[in-house]
Amino acid sequence: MTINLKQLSKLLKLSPTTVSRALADYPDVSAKTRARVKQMAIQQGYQPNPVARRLQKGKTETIGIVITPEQNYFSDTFFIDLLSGISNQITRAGYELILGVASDEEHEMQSMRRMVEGKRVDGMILTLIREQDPRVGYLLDRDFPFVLYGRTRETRPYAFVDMDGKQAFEKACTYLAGLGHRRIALLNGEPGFMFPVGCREGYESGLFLSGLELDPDLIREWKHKDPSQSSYRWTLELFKNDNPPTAILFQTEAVNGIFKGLDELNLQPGKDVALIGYDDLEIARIHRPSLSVLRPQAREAGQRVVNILLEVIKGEDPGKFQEIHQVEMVIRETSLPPS
Amino acid sequence: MTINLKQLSKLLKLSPTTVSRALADYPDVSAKTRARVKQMAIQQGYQPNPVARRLQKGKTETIGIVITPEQNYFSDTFFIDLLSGISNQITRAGYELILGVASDEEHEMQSMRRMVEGKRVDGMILTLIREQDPRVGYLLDRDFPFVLYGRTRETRPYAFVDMDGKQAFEKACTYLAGLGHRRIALLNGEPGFMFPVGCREGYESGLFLSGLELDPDLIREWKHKDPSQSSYRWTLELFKNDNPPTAILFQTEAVNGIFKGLDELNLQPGKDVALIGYDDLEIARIHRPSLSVLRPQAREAGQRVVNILLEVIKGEDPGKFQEIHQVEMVIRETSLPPS
DNA sequence: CACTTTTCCCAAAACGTTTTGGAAAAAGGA
DNA sequence: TCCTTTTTCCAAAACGTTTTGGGAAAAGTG
Repeated sequence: MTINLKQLSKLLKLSPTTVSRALADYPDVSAKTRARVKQMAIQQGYQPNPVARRLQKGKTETIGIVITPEQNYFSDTFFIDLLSGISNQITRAGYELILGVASDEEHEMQSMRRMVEGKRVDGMILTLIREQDPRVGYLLDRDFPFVLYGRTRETRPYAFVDMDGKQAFEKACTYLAGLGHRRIALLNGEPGFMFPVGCREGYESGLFLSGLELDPDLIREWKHKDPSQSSYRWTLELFKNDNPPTAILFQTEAVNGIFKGLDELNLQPGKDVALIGYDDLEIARIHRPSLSVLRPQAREAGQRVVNILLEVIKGEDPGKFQEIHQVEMVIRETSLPPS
Repeated sequence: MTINLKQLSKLLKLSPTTVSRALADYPDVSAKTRARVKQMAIQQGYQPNPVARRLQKGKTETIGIVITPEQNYFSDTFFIDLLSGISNQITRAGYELILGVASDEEHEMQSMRRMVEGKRVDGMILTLIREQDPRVGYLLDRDFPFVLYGRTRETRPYAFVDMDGKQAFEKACTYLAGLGHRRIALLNGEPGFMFPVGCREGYESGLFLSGLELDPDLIREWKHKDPSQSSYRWTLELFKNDNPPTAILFQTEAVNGIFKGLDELNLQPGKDVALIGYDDLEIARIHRPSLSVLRPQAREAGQRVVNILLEVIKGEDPGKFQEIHQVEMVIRETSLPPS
């Protein structure tokens, strides 16, 4: 069934060297024998043993990623889209994707160290980046190739692909202000992570551009581990305000809690309160009224992450690869003018 | 930084053979030198190069899994819990988990073939099993180790871990009947997959045990690719019935559509219609009223899948490993007697 | 033709382990 | 003491590739 190089070369009455070089399109094998070799290889279903090749090449042809379930990352299509882009591009390059699932930050680091120090991968992909992220320092210290999906606070140059959360929230904010909203709230992600930082910047900048004052009372933060409960609580609190908001910006993950809170307050989403979420999850499309959203292109981002990582593995300067992707806004039914 | 066996043995003034055997606890190396070797190995941070070991051992120490995003598998905690159990157990065994993401059935097969025929894995884990599943035949034909999470129609023996969907739905059905419900509907998963078969069996058996008649009008099927839309439509249809149900059994994935349908019909979930879902997703816990559910233990199942696969890889007879796990019922607020 | 260059192929080494098949040294038995 | 057994170690081979460093044959050049 599985033929190896030696057997194939015997069949062809050639040396393993020549067969190997023929298959790799080296110029020092004649066109005629190259064709003969390739044909026989296909006929015999020969595929070089990846383990042997890796040993010889000194590369694992493998890249690693560690995910953490507690952080509710799998809430919907977003992460699987990212993963899908990553996986497909990795396969195209003939590489492998190895996956670790870690229950918390400590195991996350442990899982990554096993991959790196155990020489199990050539590079790492990092997601769900924190403001101070020990993983980044660790990898920079030992000069190990990696790419972030996201950004962190770090002075040394590193490669990343990030969504322009700032621009997205600024756009959403000015859009709502343009409709006449004067009290726009932000239900932001958990502090400590990097993404909410950009969201807030965009929100503040959007207010400023629209000539609106920043009211700290209109900013709340929900928890990654429990998006619905925390956002539910914060929604109720938000409307205890004397001067409650007429619009809310948030990450779509937190939408169930917001809906629940509004329902309890007898407020109709979209009608009494305008809503724009970040991430186009299924619930956004099927809910009535359907949710206006900011839509990041996760698949494309995943593909870019891989292409960049492959360059960095080849030895390219990581600092050259810092991409910020634009986010489109999809206006549906929950972004009307204030009533 | 990374020391290899030869360097380590030079440091110890021993042969690589002895060092290797000392680390592997062979009896033909004295306790004294074994201790010396191990201490030095730790001190130098030596870890055997996995690629080299794999080549020598003729094993990849790797197992593969292919997931498909379109099937909405990542809708919530269930699948990531399963994956978490799988990943942790694989790591414990010193193995690697490689992940493929395929957009459809064809790519799913293609991705699996790459892993199997490319000698990239020692075994496969299969999820989301269809009634007629070509993957199972493929793997059986070439005697390649694999374990199913789920079951399929196949006469040859194979290893699987499955949830007892039949028992679960029977339990839920008799429970509702015991409360006095006489019209119990089933919103089942898509035909073609194996899991809904057991659900239906359990449902029918539950009706029978409770002395209730089976009414085909009370059975509907939603689509994997679009759980919410399809379940929404079927819910509306269900209540067009002259004699509508007072309770619905379903898979929790489909809950958003059901809620939406009931809302439109001005029916209160739990009050006007009793509901029990399969899978304890986040929405089940946070919704008011909270949803009664059947709760499979995904983590444990994932761990068992791996342990079994490792046995099968060792050469054990796959037919010996056929496990059906019980599913517990969690009664919350949506399983009241009919009003 | 004699010499140089190009074309085409290959033997051997290397990647870093583990396993095989001893062999030397130590211990035990008479 | 001499022979046997046990203990402890190791050289060499093997896993299946790719790369290195030629070398022989063919083709070009004058």
